[in-house]
Order: sequence, then C-alpha cells, then structure tokens
Amino acid sequence: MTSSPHFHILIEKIFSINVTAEELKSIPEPSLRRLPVYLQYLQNARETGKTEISTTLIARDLRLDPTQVRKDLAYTGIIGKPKIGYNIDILINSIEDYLNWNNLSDAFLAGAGNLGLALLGFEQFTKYGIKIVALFDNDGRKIDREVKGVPVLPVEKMASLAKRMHIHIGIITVPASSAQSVAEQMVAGGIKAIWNFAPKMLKLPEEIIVENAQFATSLAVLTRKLAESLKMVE
Amino acid sequence: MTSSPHFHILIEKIFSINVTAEELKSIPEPSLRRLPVYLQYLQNARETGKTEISTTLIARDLRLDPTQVRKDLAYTGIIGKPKIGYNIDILINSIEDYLNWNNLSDAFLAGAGNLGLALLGFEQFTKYGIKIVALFDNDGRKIDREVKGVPVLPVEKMASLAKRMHIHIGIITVPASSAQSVAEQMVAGGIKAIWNFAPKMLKLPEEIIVENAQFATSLAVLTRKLAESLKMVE
DNA sequence: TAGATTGTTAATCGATTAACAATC
DNA sequence: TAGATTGTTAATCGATTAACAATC
Repeated sequence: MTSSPHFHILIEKIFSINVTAEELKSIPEPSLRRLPVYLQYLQNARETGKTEISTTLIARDLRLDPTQVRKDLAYTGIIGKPKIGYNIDILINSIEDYLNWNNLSDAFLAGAGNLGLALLGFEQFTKYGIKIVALFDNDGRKIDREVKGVPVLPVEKMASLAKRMHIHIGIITVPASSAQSVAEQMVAGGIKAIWNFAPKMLKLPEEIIVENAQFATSLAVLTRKLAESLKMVE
Repeated sequence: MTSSPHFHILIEKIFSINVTAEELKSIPEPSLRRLPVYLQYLQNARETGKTEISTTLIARDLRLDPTQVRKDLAYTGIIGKPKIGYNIDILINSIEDYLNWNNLSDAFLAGAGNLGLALLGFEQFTKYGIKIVALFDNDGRKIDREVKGVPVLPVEKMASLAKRMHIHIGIITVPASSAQSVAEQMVAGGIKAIWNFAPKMLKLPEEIIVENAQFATSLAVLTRKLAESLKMVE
C-alpha cells in the first residue's frame, strides 16, 4: 500500500498541500490537443438544443475511441453520470477552465501583415483566452494607426512596453528573416510564451515556451496522404 | 525465415512488383511531421556554406534524439556515410522528393479574406509543392479581380471548374459557418484533399483527406504550458 | 589506426484500446 | 429491471530511446 506511486500525492491531498502544478503536468500532449476539438464539437451540439451527451456519441462523430474520449475529458476534472453521460454546459465550462480560456491573457502581436490581421480578426479570438492588445511593425505606413481598435506601434517599443504591461504572450507573424530578432526582443521584454508562425526555428532560452504553428508541417501530412491515395489507385 | 513479415515484400521487390503504396504508408505520422522541420533547418545550414551534416549535430540543434533523426531521414531513402554524415544538397532533395514538393500541385482556395491572402502571399509557397491557381469568394466586391496574378471567382463556379481543371487540393479559409457547404462543393468538384483552416469539423466522405490546421489546437498547448509554468513558480 | 558516425536490432516508454465492475 | 454508460485496471500497440556492430 505505502509503496503505491500515488501515495505521496494522496498524503498531500489529505493535508491540503498544493499539488496543482504536479497534476497540471500529467496530461499527455495528444489529449491536450484533442480538447479544443471536443470543445468546438460540444458548442455545436449545444446549439441543437441538447443538454446531455455521452462519450459514445462524441467518439462516433469524431471517429475516436470512446474510452479515449472519457480519459481525455477526465483530465479536466469533469464527472459524468452512468447511463446518461455529461451535462454539455458543465462539460464545456470544464474544458475551458482547464485550458484557462475563461481568463483572458493579454498578448502582443508582431507583424501587421495579412496573417497578423487575420489572427486579429479571427472570429471571437477571445474565445481562446487571448486578447491582442497591440500590434508591432516596422513599416512606417502602418505605424501609429489603429486596426480594429488595436494600435500599431514600432517594433523598437515592444520590449519596454511588454515589461511595463507585464505581457506574457507574444505572437510572431513577421517574415522568417526577422523572426529571430523579434523573438529576442520579446524575450527581452519578459515574454514567456511565443506563438511562432514564421517558418523558422527560434533559438531561445530553454525556459521560453515556443509553439510553432508551421503551415509546412500540416501541408506535409496533406500532400503525403494525397500522394499515397493517388498511388493506391494507380 | 519464410515467416518473416518482410518476406513477401522482399519477393515483390525481386520480381519488381510495384509496392510503392505499401512502402509509402509505413512512415509514422510524428516522423512525417518532423520532415519539414529538418528541411528548413537544412536550408539554413546550407546557407552557411556547409556541405555535409551529421544527425548528431541536427539532433543537438533541434533538441531531438540522434537515433530518431536517423530513422526519420531513412524513410526518405537517403543513405549516409559513417563518420561523415549526409550531403546536405542530396538530403534536402531527398526530403523534398519524399514529400512530393518538387512536383507542384494546383490548388483552389476558398475565402479571399486576410487569411486567404496571407496563404497566397506566403513566402515561396511553391516551396511546399502547392500552387494556388484560383481564389473563390462570395463577396461581389472581390470577384473578378486579380490578387497577385490569381483570379478571384464566385464560389458557385468552383465545382465545375475544379472538375474541368482536375484540381485535387482545396484550401478553406472561409468563416466556420460556411465551411461545410464550401467543402461539399469542393468534393462535388472532385477535390480529394482539403486543408481546412475554419474552426469547424467537416463531415465528408471517408475517402476525402482532411487536414485541419486549427489555431485552437496550437493555442491550447501554448496556454496550457504557460499556465503550468506560472503555477510552478507560485 | 582511433574516433566518430551510420544503420539496425532490442529494450523501454507512453498512448491507445480492451475488458469489466459499478452505477443510474 | 435491463440496458447503457461511466470510470478504472489490464493488455496491446506503436513510437522513442538504448545498445552495438559495421564502416569510413
């Protein structure tokens, strides 16, 4: 009994020691990546007037394994009812809370080009817990204007402003050639997490969280699968 | 010996039977997703004047396991030299060939908004084997213009034109509300693979290849990791 | 040659899937 | 109640990592 790997966690719980960080870490990344998919599916389902939903149904619609769906949802702390399933409203809230998408985080976006503007205008971006509070660009024609109520400022002001405003999230939509430099300025401004859309691997201190949203990765899967399927029917 | 699972493949090779489709399927998706990362890294490395590179070095720079890098690269058919490594030019070519990025495929893009235009202007998009040959939109003000030499046409012409031009790839950058309808029109036009940027799960025939490039997934990982790291220092 | 690297086989690790008791 | 669903433990599967002979 005392040799159970969960024993110390149990003890910590009994004595109300904060083990949140420990628990937070435990979700596998594939599960984490599926949560937004469930979220969007559930929001659709809610609009049809449903109030309860089972993992059996979710799994069928999303072509997943029902046990997998149950495990994924369990990470958010939701508890279902045998024979009935889960209350959709509570489930949606549970996922959003888990992702911290109910607390808006301010973010800076560098690169006021088409992609940057697309992200800024992304339908209800705030749904994803992010609020872009300033754009940064080097193009004099863009600077000091406002886009959708968000000011466009020169890049050299980014670091000091980030520090002053305690910004933790930076989004990079500049060309690959200036991505590294922009990233370093973000880090200098105290930014802790960077969402990088530039097709360029950033070299940054290990503690900085970098999520690469590279189109190339996605395209590789697509073109490869297509080549496969065309070969198959040859 | 004869019970080896590779025996029948061996036989097929000896008799020159086409087993390409079989071989193509074998790469694990995580490996496939890493190939574009290597590609971009190698292109950078080439610019510094290097001609040979080892997986030891690649792994260190990209924070991966060297054996993993070797296995990934081996899927493309490349052969290295002990003690030396791989010729960078040949390696780049090998990956591009494997991804079929040396053969440009024509593609249609539906949704001439900011995101659509960002994709269209994406630096050297043709580097990724895709050539967008027409944009489609419902907004009368956009229709019949040209953007960067690519015509903008009304959505209702998409299906028949796709059929006539034998287009296999469709890109969706329309709002979530019209994504399903646009996708169905693409399928009606004979399109086999869809790159979907709309935050909406598409319900399509099983044989259609759908790659969801959803921002939400990427953001979930980012915001979660950030929440973790902030909790840790509490 | 000695040291470094490749390519491959075996061991490990972690995610997915299966089995099943508990439950409404 | 009977049937369906949850939640959990065990088995399976597949990707990653370790070990090591072959090689330049």
